[in-house]
Amino acid sequence: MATVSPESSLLSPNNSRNNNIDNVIGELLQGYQSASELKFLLQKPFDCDGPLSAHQHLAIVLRSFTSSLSLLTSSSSDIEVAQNLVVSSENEPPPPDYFLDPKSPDASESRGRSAAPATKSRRGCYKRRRTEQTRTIVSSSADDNHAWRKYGQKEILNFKFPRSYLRCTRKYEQGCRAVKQVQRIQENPELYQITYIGNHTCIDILKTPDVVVTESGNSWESLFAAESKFPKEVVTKVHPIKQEHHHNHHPKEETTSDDFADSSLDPSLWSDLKDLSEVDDIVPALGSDNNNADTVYSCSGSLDFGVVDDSVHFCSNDFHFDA
DNA sequence: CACATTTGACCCCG
DNA sequence: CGGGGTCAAATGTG
Repeated sequence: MATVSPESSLLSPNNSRNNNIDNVIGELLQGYQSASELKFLLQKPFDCDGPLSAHQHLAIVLRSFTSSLSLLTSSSSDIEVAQNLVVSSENEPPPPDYFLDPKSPDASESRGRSAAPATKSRRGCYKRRRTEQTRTIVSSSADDNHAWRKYGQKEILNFKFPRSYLRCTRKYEQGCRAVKQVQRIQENPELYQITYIGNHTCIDILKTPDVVVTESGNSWESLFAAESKFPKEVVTKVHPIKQEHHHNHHPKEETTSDDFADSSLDPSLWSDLKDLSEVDDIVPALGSDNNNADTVYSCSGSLDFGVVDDSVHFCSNDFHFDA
């Protein structure tokens, strides 16, 4: 079955969509095989005869599913899929220059309601951050370590669920330009596709952990040691064109509509993450919606990751995982 | 009262 | 021209 050939591609060969389908099938097949191997290994824990270790299989499975999700959820195809778990925050490097803070920086957030008659004519006048670098992840929860403020929600064509727009709460205080968009995945409403745009330039009180899971064995293993602990967030893709990335926050938003009930946004998420290596109560499974979870991140632009030996390494500013 | 969210208006860009 | 992103008044919450 691996042969996905002719039949699946009823369309023209160069159709990137078909390529995506092929890729998804390939990923799923690989994941299936590894899952089978893993099952076998788990049944015989002491038997290490297979060519790959349980962790390696696990890494493959995760990557396969993550890749598949990414391919399926993103119609665009640019994505790079990463798999892993983890985290990092980032040392946000060089903040791009754009973003000349549109509104008076000091006008802290209260601007709006503050009586200011706000010239209606100014509505809609904004600067699009097309040059920003974006980073997209798929997660079962929408929180992170930063404080976000929802500034909009919109129905998107071909999407069953509305997309929520959030910006860093320190946008005006510190001119932070981080923004994120949360889109519930249709095929899997329990998952959210979160796109981060721009870096956080603010000094957030909630500190962003640098790397949560680190090396060796422990982290990863402990993470998944417990039964079905699955990473909550999976990295999905990085959009090339835009620059930057970042991470963030923590939602407090609960969209009323069916958006994401952010449920859970517990601020404690990150801290949980930090302890992941030692804690074991992680998220149940991809679909569940708990809050804790490990975050898997991808780094945009320069993210580089790969499986070397037994480890998964991220080379961005500070990622690296070892399985 | 200060902030956060909702939601329709408005503008940019493909 | 229309979809998508942002603005900002109105409204909600503690």
